Amino acid sequence: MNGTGTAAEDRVFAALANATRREVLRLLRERGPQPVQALAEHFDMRRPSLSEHLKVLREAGLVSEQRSGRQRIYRLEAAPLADVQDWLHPYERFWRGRLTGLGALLDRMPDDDQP
Amino acid sequence: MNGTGTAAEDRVFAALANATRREVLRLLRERGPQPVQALAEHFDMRRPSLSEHLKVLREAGLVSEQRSGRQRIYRLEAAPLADVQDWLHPYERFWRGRLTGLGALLDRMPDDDQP
DNA sequence: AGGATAGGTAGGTATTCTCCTACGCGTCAA
DNA sequence: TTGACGCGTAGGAGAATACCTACCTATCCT
Repeated sequence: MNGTGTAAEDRVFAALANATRREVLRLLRERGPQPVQALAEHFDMRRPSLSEHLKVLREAGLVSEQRSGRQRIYRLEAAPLADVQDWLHPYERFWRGRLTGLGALLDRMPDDDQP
Repeated sequence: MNGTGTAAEDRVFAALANATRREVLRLLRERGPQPVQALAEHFDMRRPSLSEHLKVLREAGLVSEQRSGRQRIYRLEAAPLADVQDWLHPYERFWRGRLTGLGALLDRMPDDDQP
């Protein structure tokens, strides 16, 4: 279908399942691209640990790095977050106009998949 | 503000960071409330393991259970997913109209938080 | 009452996560 | 060239996950 299987989805959700990594994303969003040092100031954690978090974010496609001298500038890459939003879409009817039309039907419909 | 701190957010994202649990949510969304048995048919996993997944989903507020005889009917509770969508909002400008207006400014702005 | 059924809990194991302390590699400045 | 700086990787400890096999409770049926 799209080349990115469940593995990619797993990596993105797993990357988001950590407060430090979500905070990194917030910092990159609010303050723009930054080197590791500047990010590290906000955390009570040694830099190697933050480096590992950045690696997880990189492998999830949520950030990219660009070398500049001896610095590595990290930048937010939001495409995977758009995928998360797409993933959420089919659930929207459950918190908007909850029991109307088809929503009501499906919401009440008991399981019909028994052998 | 809302009483739910980062701990609740953590539980929700952590709950979503597993393909089995996301599949449970999908089944509840597409087929309506179901007992554990019906859900278990879809997984190559013993029922106690699925029970633990359901516990994680329950503690994240993503499902609720209603006892009916000796069955437990699980139902999707989408409110935490709405919270996820709210969490995503500030990132939207990064994948829509990427480099225009304020977006462009913030996107390029280097870090200005140095002592 | 006795057995079957639905589903949770206990406890164990293998793997993964998250942090740490060393250390290595490239870059810049003296 | 030598040393300091920026940042990653290696390897290890402890906690958390995700599965399993028992086993327990509650409900239903005969």
